[in-house]
Amino acid sequence: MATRADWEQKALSEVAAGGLARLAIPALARSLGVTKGSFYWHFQNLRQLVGSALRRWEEMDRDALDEVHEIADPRRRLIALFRDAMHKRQAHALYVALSAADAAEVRSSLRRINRRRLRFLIEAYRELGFPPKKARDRATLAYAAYVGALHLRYQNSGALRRNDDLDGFVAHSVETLIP
Amino acid sequence: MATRADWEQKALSEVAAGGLARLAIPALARSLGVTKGSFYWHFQNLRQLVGSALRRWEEMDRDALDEVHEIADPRRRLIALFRDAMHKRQAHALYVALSAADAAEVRSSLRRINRRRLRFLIEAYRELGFPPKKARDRATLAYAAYVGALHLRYQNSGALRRNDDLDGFVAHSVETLIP
DNA sequence: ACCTGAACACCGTTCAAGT
DNA sequence: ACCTGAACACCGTTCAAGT
Repeated sequence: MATRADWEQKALSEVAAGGLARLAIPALARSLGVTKGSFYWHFQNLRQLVGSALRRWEEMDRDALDEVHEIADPRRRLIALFRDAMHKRQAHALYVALSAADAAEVRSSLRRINRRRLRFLIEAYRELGFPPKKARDRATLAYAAYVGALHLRYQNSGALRRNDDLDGFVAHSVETLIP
Repeated sequence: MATRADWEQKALSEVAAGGLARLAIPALARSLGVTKGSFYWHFQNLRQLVGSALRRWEEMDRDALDEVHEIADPRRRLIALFRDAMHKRQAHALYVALSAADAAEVRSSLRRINRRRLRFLIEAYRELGFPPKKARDRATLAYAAYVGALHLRYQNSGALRRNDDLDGFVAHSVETLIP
């Protein structure tokens, strides 16, 4: 017997490990010790499983942001965010793996996550004294750099895969993006 | 009768439009007026088609870079690159669509493209007078911002989809990333 | 040289039947 | 309430046979 949560967790780790394309019901069923027919008692279809799993993931991402948000100094808060981006593989690999999906549910999740992070950044820059428009532009640039760095690091085809000068890169980025 | 090139071009436009997941041999065959069996005379399998198509794409990307490279002033060269990123949908949609693929051929293509673009940026920053290490860090940051901006703009779940303040954003980014 | 058409394995989905 | 097992459509792949 497998619960909804079981399916969702297995799905998340499959996607983080092998991408959305490798997600298959028979494999999940086998590793849960049931037949694939049982899947359809819990979910209407594969898309719905992905959608449900993503809600879990959104919560995790929100919690991570909230944790960083508790840092009072906006400078140090931003630095913590960039540093995390280069060091929490499992969490960010999911973002990267999902980012090219065309399923509507995945896109909605990504949209919500992107908006939340962007608001987080805008707020930090406002606290640093940026006027509204400039805070938004700088936050957007910083978030673009953040997203791009995630891709380059966790995509297996990028430039930031080695751990060598990662600290140097983060330091330089912080210096450039945060006055 | 369909040539290799026919299959490759149809494949590229399919992927740019609907992502790698929507690429299917029967659909390609139908739109080329042949049966799917004929596909296997030209290619060993779907992966190989994708690999071949990507070589075409790499050429296009290289040509685009070369064109920008003809701009003598490194400042103006970098600005042109960022501006293009926000305005050449078709070309960049492919990069975004492919960036989460796990096929080995796709990853190799992306790696080559990423390296070429990064070298391009490093060279520009060196011409601007940056010392080697700093040129590399700044170029990496700029490329991360570039890649992230592509994703946010062409991914249907990002923050840069509207055309409103795109120019403002580009201007601010250029100002921040280029001294 | 290039293609058809039938075949097979595999995955998503449905559903009647089991406990 | 939760699952099995068989069925079906669909896609990737193979291959003998056609022109």
